[in-house]
Amino acid sequence: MRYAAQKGTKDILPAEIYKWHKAERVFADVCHDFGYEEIRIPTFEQTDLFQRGVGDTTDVVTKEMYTFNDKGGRSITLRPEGTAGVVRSYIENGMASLPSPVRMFYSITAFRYEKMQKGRMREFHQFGLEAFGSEGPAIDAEIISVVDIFFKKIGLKNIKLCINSIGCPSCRNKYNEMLKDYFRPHVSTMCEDCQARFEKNPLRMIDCKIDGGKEVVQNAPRLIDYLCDDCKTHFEALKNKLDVIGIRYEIDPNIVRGLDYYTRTVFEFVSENVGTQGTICGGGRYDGLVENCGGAPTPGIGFAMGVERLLLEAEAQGIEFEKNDSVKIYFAGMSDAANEEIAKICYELRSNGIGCETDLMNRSFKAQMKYAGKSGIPYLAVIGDDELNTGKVNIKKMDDGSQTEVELDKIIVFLKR
RNA sequence: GUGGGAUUAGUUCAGUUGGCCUAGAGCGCUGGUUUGUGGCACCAGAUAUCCUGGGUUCGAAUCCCAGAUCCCACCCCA
Repeated sequence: MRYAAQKGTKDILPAEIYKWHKAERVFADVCHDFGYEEIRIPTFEQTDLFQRGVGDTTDVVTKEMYTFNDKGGRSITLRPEGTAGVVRSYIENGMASLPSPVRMFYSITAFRYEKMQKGRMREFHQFGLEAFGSEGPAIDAEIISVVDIFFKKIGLKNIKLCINSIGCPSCRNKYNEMLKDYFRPHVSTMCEDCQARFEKNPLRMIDCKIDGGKEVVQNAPRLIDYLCDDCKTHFEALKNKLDVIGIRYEIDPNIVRGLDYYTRTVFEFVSENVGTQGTICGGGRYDGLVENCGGAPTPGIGFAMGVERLLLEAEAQGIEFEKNDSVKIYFAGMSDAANEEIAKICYELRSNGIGCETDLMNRSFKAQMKYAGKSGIPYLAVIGDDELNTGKVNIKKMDDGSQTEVELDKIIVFLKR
């Protein structure tokens, strides 16, 4: 036990990979059904992209990034999330000239240097998507329904959708001033963090877990009540669209999201089961981000889903992911001559896309049978002198024990049906 | 950054007031139960720097000190 996986990293073992495959497949399918295409972006970018994109006052950027200098002296950062990289790619590849909206999804690993907890890793996986060029609110409702349908297809139930609007820069600035005026007389009685937030980002004070229960905080003016007319209309329209489709939601005025780029719509899909890390999926609109990263003013919206949290939740809900066993048949050999025949048959089967296995360790017949039984391979065929002489073999279906006589050169046909 | 818990075989764990520990068990693994039909059962077997380094002691998995690693919670987030 000399080496161990690094803190916050984890092996995804063969025994559980099928869940990941299933989730990835379903997510891609749902995205495709909405017209999203996959994009694959690099694992690292220049540090500046994240500072500018994610926001250099956020926790993520100030203390959680994996940043290092490469041999050319450039500051490089392992992506802490996916949006910034996709935005960079959108601009760099001139995607603004594609028909709007430009819709892309991804499945990535992301890196944040954090203390570990249940459902929180230093290297973790996200499914996400981004849509550019549409101010919505139809597209806001669309991406929310992507998540909704995805959960449905996976079989997840009781995931609460919380939505909020944090307005555009202009109404948020006005609101921040108002909030400061409101909190000013009370700051001294609040927690240290809130005293810092008061100057930097008063909006976050509302979200505070320490002071959150206090009357002062609960009675604080809520941004959602002070949206400008455009933002209000936008939010009302989103709610209406969700109502029409029949997606249930809760308005949570306290959602502010941790990344600076959000504007207007923000949302979270929350569970009670995933430790305290209840947020399985979070997202929102970022109308200023493309411009902020050097592109033309372009509205955008997206979300990211934590795959580890998704799977934890699925497990908590007792959801079974189907395995597709790729190996269909096991050949037990009784002699050297039989093993040669088996080698030929296996080569033929595999060439035709039919998975098969046979003994590789010179095991006794009994041991081969034991292996066949325990491995869960659905079919079994024993080949010895009899089979070589008659050219026929009994293929046994392992789960019910039934046997079918098949000619050696018809095994493919038999297994293909 | 702040707190709490843990660390003994591949894995889950047991290990009495420090001596019977030459460290055990379940599961898993390998083989066998007359080389022609599996999962079960039975038998046999392999596998452990008892996290590391110091210390106390006639004697340490067990007590003391330091460190490492992991987990959980706060904060924040996916």
